Amino acid sequence: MTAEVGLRERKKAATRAALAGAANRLAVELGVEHVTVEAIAAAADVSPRTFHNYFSSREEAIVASIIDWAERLTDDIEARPADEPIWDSLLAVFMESVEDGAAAHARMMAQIEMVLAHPSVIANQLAALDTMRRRFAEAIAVRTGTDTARDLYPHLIAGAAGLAFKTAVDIWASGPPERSLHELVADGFAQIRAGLPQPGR
Amino acid sequence: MTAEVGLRERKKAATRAALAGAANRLAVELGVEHVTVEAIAAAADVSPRTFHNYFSSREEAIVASIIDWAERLTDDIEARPADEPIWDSLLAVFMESVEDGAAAHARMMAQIEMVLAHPSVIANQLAALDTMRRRFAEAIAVRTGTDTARDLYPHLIAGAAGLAFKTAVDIWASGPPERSLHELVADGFAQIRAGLPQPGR
DNA sequence: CGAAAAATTGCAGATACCGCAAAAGTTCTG
DNA sequence: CAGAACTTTTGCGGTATCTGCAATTTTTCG
Repeated sequence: MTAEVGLRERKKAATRAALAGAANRLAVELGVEHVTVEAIAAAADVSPRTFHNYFSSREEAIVASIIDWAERLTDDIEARPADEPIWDSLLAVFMESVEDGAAAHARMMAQIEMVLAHPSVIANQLAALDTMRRRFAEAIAVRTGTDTARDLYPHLIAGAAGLAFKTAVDIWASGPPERSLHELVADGFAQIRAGLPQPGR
Repeated sequence: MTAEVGLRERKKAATRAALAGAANRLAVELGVEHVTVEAIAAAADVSPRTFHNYFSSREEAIVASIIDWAERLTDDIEARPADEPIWDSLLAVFMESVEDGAAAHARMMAQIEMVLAHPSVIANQLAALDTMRRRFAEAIAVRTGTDTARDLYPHLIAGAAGLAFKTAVDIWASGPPERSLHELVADGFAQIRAGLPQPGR
């Protein structure tokens, strides 16, 4: 599926990944405000000018790995049996993408704190998530025989799944861990699936 | 409710509004890339340095009016009868906020095109919309007796309403206008309320 | 009025960002 | 494999962003 890549393309992808990785790592380690383009470029062994051939801002590079994650999730969705209800596919894929274990959790928390501490990074993260949503919508449209240009449906499904996931992560990260992330995600999906009925009362 | 404001606060608000208004207007008229902080400051009759006391970036100022809109919508929600089902309140408020008429539509389209033409503005718009979502969630939590720190519910409702609205606007703006914006918004809300069942087949 | 508090401004400096053209590297073709 | 064609990397130069600091002006309050 992803064959036919020459040396040139592979090198470009490697450079991009090196820059994105360095940017993210430095942002978490040193704090966003202490990361310069020069430092990122040096860590990836290219010139500062080359950095700007790949990313148009520091923040874009810092959150670029989200796009990779989106790509993987999209592939996972496409790999699911074609006759599985789309909503089941989405839940399964998101649940699988949550890593267990204290180390993984600590890494996630560090990421979240780094992002939340900087409005400009938040904005770029949301933009990356929006790109992810658009890819999801495409995959879902193919699966469900809908049209992204005409139908609300694929966008709503993709957006709602992302919303449930992000909300679960936000609550998980902000409060004391009353519930596991898996539980929260499952709960969010279930509520949306049920049409978000007004609770209690 | 918003009484007790001295001259100082009113002036600050006026300056902020003047800057945001100038930034947005210039971005639409001249194109984002031709708007400098200096020009915005001049149009609002303050120094460039003062601009940065209010906004930390050009893009933030350009999309700042979204926050005002969010504030008005939030007030509208709070003004609705307390016993109305929350979902009805949201639909009503959003529907009312869509202006009719060719001039209003043209203005909306100009805004949308300006934003879409610049990734950095998209990112900041999404951040502003996210702030709006958070305020909605607060208002909804009060209404429904839920807790934004513990419950997914208010966030999901606020997010889902925003998602339905934004998706409707995106589809309305991108294709030929097969359906009115009102129709699309109503359709989006209805689908989410129904739990996004897989269509047709 | 006069003192305290807050906002505006200019200045200086670090950094981001982008266009351009030269240099270096990769791919294609005979 | 030679060398043409194409792509990427890089340095340079210039404009604009953004921030801290200290002086100045404006507003508030006793």
